[in-house]
Amino acid sequence: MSQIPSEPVLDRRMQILEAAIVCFAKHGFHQASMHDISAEAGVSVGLIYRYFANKEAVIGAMADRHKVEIQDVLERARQAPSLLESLEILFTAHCCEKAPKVQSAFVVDLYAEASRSPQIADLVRDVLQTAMDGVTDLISRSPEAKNGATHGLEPHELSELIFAVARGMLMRDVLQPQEMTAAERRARQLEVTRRLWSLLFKHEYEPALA
Amino acid sequence: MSQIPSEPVLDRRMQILEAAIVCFAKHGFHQASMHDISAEAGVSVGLIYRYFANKEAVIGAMADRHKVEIQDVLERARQAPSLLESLEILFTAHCCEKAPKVQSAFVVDLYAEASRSPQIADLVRDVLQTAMDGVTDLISRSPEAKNGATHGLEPHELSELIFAVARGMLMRDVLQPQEMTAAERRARQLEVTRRLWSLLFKHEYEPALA
DNA sequence: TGACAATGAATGAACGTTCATTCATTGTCC
DNA sequence: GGACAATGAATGAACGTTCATTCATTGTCA
Repeated sequence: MSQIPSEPVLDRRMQILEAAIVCFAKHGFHQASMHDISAEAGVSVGLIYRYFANKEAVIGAMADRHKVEIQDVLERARQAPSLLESLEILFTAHCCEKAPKVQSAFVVDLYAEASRSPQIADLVRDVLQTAMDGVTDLISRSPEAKNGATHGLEPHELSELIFAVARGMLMRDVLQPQEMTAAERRARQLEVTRRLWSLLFKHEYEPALA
Repeated sequence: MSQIPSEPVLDRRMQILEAAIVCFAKHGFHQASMHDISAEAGVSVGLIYRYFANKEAVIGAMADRHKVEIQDVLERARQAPSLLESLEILFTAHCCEKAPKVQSAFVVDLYAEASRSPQIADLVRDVLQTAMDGVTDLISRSPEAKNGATHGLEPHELSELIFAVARGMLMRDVLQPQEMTAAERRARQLEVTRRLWSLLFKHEYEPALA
């Protein structure tokens, strides 16, 4: 009675997916058992099979969710007032969650899975392409690019570099000790973001201080 | 008589490890069974346990091997005649193998594993730090850095960016379709490497062509 | 009462690991 | 050299366990 679920079915699915990402990040896709997920979600094992055909379908649903989240981040980045702030949103999206490192571990796992499953690879490639197109567009429209301060590199080439750095930092993130808070991770990410940004766009306006 | 194995024991270990990396890259650490590895190596399951205490020890040995390989790559990079060539070696080390993508898939899996196992995380962190120190040193000694063409960034900051891009490109590599050859992967890597290099070091000597 | 949500014990396949056994190679003695 | 003993690398069936999946049963509303 305290909860008034407008879409009970969707709520249950969400509840299970929420538990799944925790278990997947903690143990990995294939070491996380369906019992782990059911325990984390506070439901029975059998119930998971009412909402998902099998374990693979849970992984697939998680990948879809990832797609939606990335598109959401991209939309927020698009609405930022400056290119630097857009990049900051893109680079720190994964470290403002309640559970630090969960997001990073999940994405690294997703890429690991993509290396074996063409289906997952297709999905991740698709997500990546959409996001990169978005950033390419963002760069094209930015004053920095219009002023020609881009070393003769095309927007899509800059975008490729930006995403390489973002992925690389995400990978770096999973090496950080558990004790590190989301705020500390975020600070570290921002440092690198700004360094990259000044390298890509800023040097002609503001020469080195030293 | 045709074969004169100086160290038969080491050969057996190598043979098993060689099979293990193939299986691990193909199925992942935890989906690759000991039976898979024994079949790939052409030996019995039991024999693996003569050379390794358990499956975790096989994974550990693979991680150690990775450490040696990285140090080897770093040594080759150190001996390159220019900084650009050093970077090219670092960025393409993983795509000159017989089996394309095997190396990349393994490393992504290693990071995924590191996100859960503090032991593996320690080892990867250690490897990474050693390699980054090497590149930092390489940059410090390079004429590019001495000429102050580094945007006011410290060598270690440049090194951090370089390794972020390298990891990011490695992650990108596992998304490539199986059909892509090692040579094609290599070409793609080199493209990005040169783009990054010109961004980091070259702009003051050679302005954009356009 | 009927329809559907939810449970969790049961199932069987697959896994890591063990170990009794085999057998080519090596060492030893006459 | 030839007969025999000793070795230990290599085998693979078997064991206990874990896991994804199923389904008979129970709970819950309208």
